[in-house]
Amino acid sequence: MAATRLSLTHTEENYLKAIYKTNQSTKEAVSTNMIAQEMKTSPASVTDMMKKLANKDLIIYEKYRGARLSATGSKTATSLIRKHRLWETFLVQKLGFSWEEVHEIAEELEHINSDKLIDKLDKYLGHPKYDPHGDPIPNAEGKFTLREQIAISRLQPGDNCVLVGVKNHEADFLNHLNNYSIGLGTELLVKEKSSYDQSMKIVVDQKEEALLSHRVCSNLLVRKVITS
Amino acid sequence: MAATRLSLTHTEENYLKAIYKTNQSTKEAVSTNMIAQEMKTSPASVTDMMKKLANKDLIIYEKYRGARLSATGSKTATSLIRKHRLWETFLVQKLGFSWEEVHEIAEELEHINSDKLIDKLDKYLGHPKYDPHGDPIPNAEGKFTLREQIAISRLQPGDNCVLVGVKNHEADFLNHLNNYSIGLGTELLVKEKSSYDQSMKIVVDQKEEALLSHRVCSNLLVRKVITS
DNA sequence: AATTATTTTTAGTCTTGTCTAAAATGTTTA
DNA sequence: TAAACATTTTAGACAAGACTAAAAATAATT
Repeated sequence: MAATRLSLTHTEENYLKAIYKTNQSTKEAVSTNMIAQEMKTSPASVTDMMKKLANKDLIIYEKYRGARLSATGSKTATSLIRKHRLWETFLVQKLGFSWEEVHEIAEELEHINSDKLIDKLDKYLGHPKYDPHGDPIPNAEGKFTLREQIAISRLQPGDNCVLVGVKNHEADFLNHLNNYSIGLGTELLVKEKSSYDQSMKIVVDQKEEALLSHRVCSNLLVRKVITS
Repeated sequence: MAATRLSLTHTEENYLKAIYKTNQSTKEAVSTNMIAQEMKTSPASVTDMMKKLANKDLIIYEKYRGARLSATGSKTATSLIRKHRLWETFLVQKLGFSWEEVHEIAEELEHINSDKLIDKLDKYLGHPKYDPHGDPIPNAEGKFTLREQIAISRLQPGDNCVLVGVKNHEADFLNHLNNYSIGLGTELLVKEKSSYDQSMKIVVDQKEEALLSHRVCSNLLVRKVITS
């Protein structure tokens, strides 16, 4: 039987995304409080919505036990991620936006409802594998390959690496990186690491030095480079 | 004092568009019933919304007298038209959609809220003057030039013309034109006009003949060509 | 195991946008 | 100009999505 495409409200879609984002590593049930935090709303509102999503078979939900995405819910969430990342890529590559400006706009664009549109956009962009923040873009079937990556905060002095992604997509954070001329592909050499507050002294592209807090470093995803 | 950008719901925006579309020729107040018809909703719902829009100073509304757009309302409506037509142009010119597919998608895209986005899109498309249906695209200030045009239904046998626009944007209608190989720029020669039902026999691009009903002809906007 | 503390749910209310049925106003026509 | 007809508004209700305050369930501590 063909899956009749049920149309969801923006809010419902955003809840599915929130669950997806919160449990993508663990795959365990996500607590009401976690979702409330992610959605910047009250736990009571979350409970209300969980009932609705469970009724539509988008999540598996048990009272007091939290929620997991069903197969359909998971598919929907992945499709949203795909749309979000393709639109971000479009905004940067075709319209000339910079990486700190696109997240908010893509939050709106990802709810546009047309499979044909997104497939044509994908083709137009040349089937990109990563978005402007280094996140992998799921293909039409929802599959994407994870890259070998690690937060720079876990490296040691002497380690050399290249920035391949950022965990935080907020404009504030990305502008902070812009100030240090740090972007995707930038070479980063760990020079010192404070044992007191975990902050790091880092050489950027073999030129300037930057002193970055632990908070910042834990959001910088890098690929280690073995300098022989 | 700078106008604080108030954010409207999709529904509110659609009502403004409906009023704009209905009275753009006459500029007189639009009746509750007209709006209800345009919005495919009940007159009672329209009355409710008219009160809200009047409270926000987007329309001038008098009980039993109908509604007109205020300066702000008019600006908002024009901006929506601009967005709609730019997105349609993008979908056709860049993504390869055909003209009967784009209206519905643009109905969603027009509500994306970013002036910067739309200005960049406009630039990316080369500041187009007309959309894929031949409708003029307002510039950032909301100005656009009206073209000299007339419905082909008002021409007489022997008259020659070029299709420059269509009044109806529905997929059904446009597909009907596709069947006759009629598109923007197509040359149309009026051969016969029935005095009984106003249907017309028309030569398309100096090749095939088409018999078009009055209903169809009144939606074909043309520029007359004087064949000397 | 009993008592706190935390988390989650329920209950009740609000706003937005919609509806139907009934009342009020406006317009036509005889 | 009064009756008949058409249009518009009011009244009352509902569903979606949110909130606050209070109750219930789970988890943590002693």
